[in-house]
Parts: sequence; structure tokens; C-alpha cells
Amino acid sequence: MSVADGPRSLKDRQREERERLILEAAEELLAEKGYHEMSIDDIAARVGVSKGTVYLHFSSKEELVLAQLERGMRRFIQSADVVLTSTASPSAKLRSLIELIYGQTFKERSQFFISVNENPDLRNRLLDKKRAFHEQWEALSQRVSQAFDDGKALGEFDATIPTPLLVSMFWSLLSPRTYERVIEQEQMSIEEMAGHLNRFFFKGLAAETPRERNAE
Amino acid sequence: MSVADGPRSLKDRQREERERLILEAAEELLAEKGYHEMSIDDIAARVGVSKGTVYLHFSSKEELVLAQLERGMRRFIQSADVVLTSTASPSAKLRSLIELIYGQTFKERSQFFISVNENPDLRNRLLDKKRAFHEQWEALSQRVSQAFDDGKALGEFDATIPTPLLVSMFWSLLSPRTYERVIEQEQMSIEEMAGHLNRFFFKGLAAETPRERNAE
Amino acid sequence: MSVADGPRSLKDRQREERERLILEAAEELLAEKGYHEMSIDDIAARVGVSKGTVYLHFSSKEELVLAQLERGMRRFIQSADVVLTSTASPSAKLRSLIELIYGQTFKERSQFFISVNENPDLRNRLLDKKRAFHEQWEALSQRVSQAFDDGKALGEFDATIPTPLLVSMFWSLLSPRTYERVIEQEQMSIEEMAGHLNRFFFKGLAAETPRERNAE
Amino acid sequence: MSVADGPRSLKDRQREERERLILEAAEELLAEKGYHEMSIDDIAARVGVSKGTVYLHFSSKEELVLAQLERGMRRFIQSADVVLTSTASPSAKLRSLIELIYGQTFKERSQFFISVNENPDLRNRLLDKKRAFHEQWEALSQRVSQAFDDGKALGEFDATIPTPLLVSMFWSLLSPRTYERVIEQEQMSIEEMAGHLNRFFFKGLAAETPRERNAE
DNA sequence: TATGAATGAGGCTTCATTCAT
DNA sequence: CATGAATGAAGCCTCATTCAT
Repeated sequence: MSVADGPRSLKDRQREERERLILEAAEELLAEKGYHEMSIDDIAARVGVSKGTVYLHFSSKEELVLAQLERGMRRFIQSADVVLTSTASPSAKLRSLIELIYGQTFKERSQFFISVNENPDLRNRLLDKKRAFHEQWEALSQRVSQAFDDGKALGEFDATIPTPLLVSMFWSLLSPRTYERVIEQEQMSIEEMAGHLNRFFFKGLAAETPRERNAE
Repeated sequence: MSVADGPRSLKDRQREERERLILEAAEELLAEKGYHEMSIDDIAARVGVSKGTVYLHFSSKEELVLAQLERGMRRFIQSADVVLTSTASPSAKLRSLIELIYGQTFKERSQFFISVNENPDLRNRLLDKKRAFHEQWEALSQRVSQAFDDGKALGEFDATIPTPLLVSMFWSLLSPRTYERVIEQEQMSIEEMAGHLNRFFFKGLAAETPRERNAE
Repeated sequence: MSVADGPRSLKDRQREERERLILEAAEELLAEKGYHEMSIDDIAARVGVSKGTVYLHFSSKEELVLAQLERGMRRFIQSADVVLTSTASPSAKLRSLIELIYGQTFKERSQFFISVNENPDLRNRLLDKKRAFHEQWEALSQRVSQAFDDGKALGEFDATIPTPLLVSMFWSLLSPRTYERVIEQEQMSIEEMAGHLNRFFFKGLAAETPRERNAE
Repeated sequence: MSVADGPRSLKDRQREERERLILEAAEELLAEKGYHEMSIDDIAARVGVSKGTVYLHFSSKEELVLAQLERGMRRFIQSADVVLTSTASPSAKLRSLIELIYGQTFKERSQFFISVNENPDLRNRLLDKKRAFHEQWEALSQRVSQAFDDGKALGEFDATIPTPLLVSMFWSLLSPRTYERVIEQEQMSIEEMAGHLNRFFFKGLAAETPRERNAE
């Protein structure tokens, strides 16, 4: 009938575009206001459509938020996979991951981490609801976990710190909440940020040469 | 009127006691359900008073939550001050602070951190509203910041990492959200947890025996 | 333009056919779900057209339902007319009417009675709106009323019971709602049903032997 | 503490009174508009309270309607019991029941029958939800059924008509929907109405002086 | 003409807040 | 003071109806 390829028809493309706009509005509002303060009307208004239109794309507020989280997750995982499945050493992989997170798409990704870590009930309820989402998250954590284990096996990482803790700390350090303030207040570039973070994460806070006290 | 000093009259003491009970109920419920899911009725029911009574003490839900956050903050600061104003070395101070946070009162304090970092709307709206709260938080961050600077000056810490970033990372690592999972899943004791965290924070992830690891 | 007469053009015939399909879908759904639970989408889906198409035929949901009720009414009246305008005796006419209603087309006709007697709002709002419908109903009732009056004049019926009441009771007994349960639960055939109903309607519940009346 | 008897405290009495008013408003509106057209706001407005107040008494619209139906049922059953458990003959019992229904409280009771027989989905959903309601209804029908069987055994009733059918016809004839019109249009008194109905129900429509009418 | 995406009024429900007792 | 009934704004969601394609 029609050109038949890619995003099928014009209608389909418009539909997808609309859906993308809704998800982006949700992404922003989720970051600005959080799940509860964000109303469907807010989203609709930001996109410039009516409430009803939002429901043409998502059957409920929960579904919408879930879809947005999955989308953020998917985007992040795609990028992360490139790094984590490379042939680089475990530590190099993790360094790259840090850089990736603080790379160009930091802004958009940040919302994702914010959202994921929002309040407990939301998280539980949403994660319960969408197995797929939970599984993706676990899969990702599993890859990072594997990288830590590999690194330990190769003598790159301190094997005395339990891997699960490392994974948690890794996510913790990458949570953008904290860095937002730093970046805003200190005018630090994201690249600088990533560099510092890398150094800290792998070498810790202790001064390099323990002998020296040539403070500043 | 009466004896005039100390915990003034009996009435006053009862009032304070009641207020304390309300704040404690709020603390628990905040941790259990989060800001939005927690209703004034929940609080009143847990304390065993009526909704109206809660409003005799706090003019709004926001004020109540704010008061609870300030209270958590105050308690934390008091403990933290003991450590931060001691004569120990900066690094020792920070180690102690980590241990303090993961110490016996971790459970209760965790709620505080959860709440503070909960959803954006709470943070934005509440922090804007109560300058005092914000100032207390800044004051605390200032002390930690000072400890880092002192440590840098003494050669204890890596002076190349900007202090504000260190402060952020410090809070980030202490945020209990991440550790909850570790503790639950790994059955790790809080003491162990604090130990690992200490090691990681000061020595980083790189393996002890560095036959060259000057990555990047 | 075209042959101009009878079922005008092909277009016109298609249009009528489509309209018929819509009305039939409405008939079914009305019986299955009732007025409010039935949505325009339901109808469109069952017919296999789009919502918009339904609106090309009927200007509103109310109009559509009204049209369906009129259609059911019209079909029923056509059948009833055959009976009521026959040369049979009044009582025979009414007996035949009962049998007609419980005859082969009971299933479809029942929907009509269900709908008409459904909830008050539907009735009030719809009947007010469409005089034609109301008039048809009155015309039918008028014929039945006439049959009763004729029967009274001929000494066939008890003349002391007011005719309007008889008409009401007649419709009441024919309302399929009640009999649905009987038929379902008792596995009674519709023919049996009509027989019992006939006997009851004309002879009443009292036992045959008229001598006794020791009803205490 | 207090007077301790009857409707406990003043508060309690006010609460019950308020609840009664809500149920009565619901009863009226249910009859006027039906389940779907009746909004909680309608009810609140008629009682002169706010929407929220209605929810202090009933947790949902369904519960409210259910409560009203149960109330109507309860009132009817209480009256019916007096009649059905008397020592009168079966036919006398049923005659009394007819008179009862068309007696002084006809107006209020009528709403109940209307509601019960409203649209299918409401009935099914509500009856499914509240077993108690369904059981009460069955219990009542059971008593009527017993009266018919007793009457048959005593030779009072035509034993050839199946009892379940008789029960259905009994309810059918009592359904107020039909009679409303008669009463309104014919200015017939309810007492007259009951008289006619009685005569019809027990003797049927056939004229008294039967020069043989062994129809069919 | 047929479609179905878009609209937005309207309904149910929750809950922070007020206030008469 | 303490209570808890009452309030009503606000949120989620549905669906009849419209209209650009």
C-alpha cells in the first residue's frame, strides 16, 4: 500500500512522536515535581494536548511513569552495554561507565536515576507491577556486579569489599542528585566531574603518598 | 504564674511530650510510606489523638514534616558535633562520622535521610519554605567541608579533588537507601557495613598491592 | 441521478444496511450491558466500523438508542397488528398476543421490553425527547386497551376492573425480566410458559372448583 | 457515663439521622434518575451536605446504593413477615401482601422495587457483592413460594401452574412501575388499586358468569 | 465518505484543613 | 483544650462527541 518501511505510516509516526513528547514531558515533570505532585494535566499541558490524549497512549498514570522509567532504562542500558561488553579490563569498563554517565547525555539520564530512587512505596508498587522493568534493572546490576567480580579476580579491585556493596556504592555515587548541586554551585564541567569521580572511586580519598605531608 | 522555669508548667510539659509523640509517629510513617501516602489521620491514629490535636501543634502537614526533619537534623548534628569538634585528625573525624551514621541509631536516622532526599516536590517546596532547615543543613555540610579541607591541608586527603565534590560524595555514600538493600540481602551487620564503607571511602576500590595502577 | 426509486441507489442501500447493522449491535449490547455500560465504541467495534461512522447515522447515543427502541417497537407492532386486527374474539386476540410475545421471536423482542423498562432516567429523558416513540407506544397500548374494552362489552372480561389497570397488568406480565429466571431455572419451554401465562391471566390463580371459598 | 440507652449519644443519634437522610435522598434519586444518572453530588446537594460527608457514611457509591436496597428490603420483609407468618390461609396471606404493598407505604417501597429491577449490570454487580442482600431476597421469595405451595395443597390455588412461575408473576404484578402510570393517569386510589389487583390475581380476567370458558 | 485521534466535561474518590461542640 | 464531623479542592479516569485527514 504505502512506502511500507520504517515507522509505518504517517499516522504511526505521528503517534510515536506524540508518545515521545508525552514521555519527555513526564521525564521533566517527574524530575521537577516527583510522582505525586505531577498530575496528568500537568503533562498534557506541557505537551499541549488534552488529558484524554495522554490516556490514548498510556492506560494510567502508573503505566505512563513506568513506560518513562523503562525508556530511561533502555537508553542507559544500550549505552552501558557497549562499555560493559567491550574487551577492556574491568576497572577500565567501570571508569568508562562513569564517564558515560557523566557524559553528554547526563542531563536526560539524570532524571531517570532520580525517578528510580524516588519514594519507597512508589518504587515498590511500580516495580512489582512491571516485571520487565525490574528484570532489566537486575540485568544491568548483574553486569556491573560481574565487572566487579572480574576485577577482583584479576587483582584489580580490593577483594575484601563485598561485591553487592560495591554495586550499591557505584550506583550511589552515580546518583545525580548530589552532583547537581556540585555542578551548579561550583560551575564544574561534567568532564571534570567525571574525572574526579573516577579518581575517587578507584583510589579513594586518602592522599597518594602517605609519607608526604606537603599539604597544599 | 507558676515556678516559671525549666519545663514550665505541667501543661507545658504535657504539650511538649505530645508534640514529641507526634513527631515520632511522623518519623516512622514518613519512612514507611513517604510524604504523600502518609496522612494526618495516620499520624493521629498512631499517637492516639485526634486529627484536630495534630493541628494544635502544627499548622499544616508541611510544617509538621518540616519540624520532623529539623528534629532529625538537630539530633544528627548534635552527634556529629561531638565528632567534628573533637581533637582527632580530619580523616579520623570522618571515619567516626561514618561509624556514627551506621551506628546504633542508624535505623532512626536513616528515615531522616530518606525523607530529605525523597521526592523533588517535597524537597523543593519544603526547603524553600523553611530557611532555618536549609541553614542547618548548610551548617552541617560546612563542618564536613571544613574537615575535608583540614585533611587536605594536613596531607591526609587527596587535595586534587574539589572539596564540594567530596562533601557530595560523602553524603551520597551515606544515603541509606542503597545500603538498605545490601543489608537486607546480604545479611551484613551494620558494623561490617561501616567498616567496608570506611575502607572504600579512604582507600578506594583499587586493590591494595599496587604494582602500578596509575590508571588514567 | 439513478433509477431513482425503491431502495434508491446502491449507496442508499448500503447506507440502510449499515444502519441496520448498527441498530442490531445496539440491540444486543443494550440487552447485555444496559444503556450506560454500552459505549459507542462497543457498538462500532461489534459492527466493524469506526466510531465516526456511527455518528454519520445517528447524531447522538440517545438518538441511536431511541431509533433502536422505535425499531423494536415497530417490529412488535407489526406482528401485534396482525393479531389485534383479526376477527377473533377479544380474549382470543389477547391470548394470541401472549403467545406471540412468547413465540419464536421472544429472544429478540425481550431485549426491547428490557430496554423500555430499564432505568428511569433513560425512560424519562428518551421518551420526552422523541414524541414519535411515545406515540407508537401509546398507539399500541390503545389497541390492547380496545381489545379489553371490546371483551368487556362482549361479557368476556370482568368489567369491574378498570381497563387501564388491565393494560398495565398485561404489559407487566409480559415483561421478560421475570420470566427469564423462570425459564432458566425451571428449564420450562417458552411454549409451556405461554400456556401457563394464558391460563393464569384469564382464569386467575384460584382453584377451578368455584363452589368453595373457605378462604378463612 | 451517659443515659446509655437507645441511640447512644447525641452524636450517634445525629450520625444515624444523617445517614438516614442520605439513604432517603438516595432512594428518591434512584427512583428519579437511576443508578448512573444519580451522582454523589446530587445526593449531597439534596441532603444539604458536601460530597465528602456522604463518604463519611458510605465508602463508595455502590455501597451506598446497596445499603439503600438493603434498607428497603429490610423494611419490606419486616412488614411481609407479619403477614406471611400469620395463621391466615395462603390465599389470604397473599391478598394481604398485595394490600400491604399497595398500602400506605407504597410510595417509599416502590422505589425499592424499581431499583432492584433496574439495569442488568447494576443488579449483577451489586448482588454479587453483597451476599446478604441476595439471601434476604431469596428468603423472602421462599416464603411467598411456600405460601403458594400451601395454597395448592389446600386446593386454594390452581396446582397446574408451576410455583416458580407464580412467584415471578406475583412480583411482576407488584412491580410498581406499571401502576405508577395507572395511578397517576386514572387518579385511582391505592386502595382501589389493591382491590382490583386482588380480584384479578385470584380470579383472573375472565368474566364472573362463566357460560363455559374452559379456554384452551 | 470513513476514520480514529483529540477533546473536555463530568464522575468518583481522597484528604488536608476547619470549626462547632 | 480536644474532638472528629464536615468541607471542598484536586486528582484520576471515562467516554460521548467533534473534526482534520
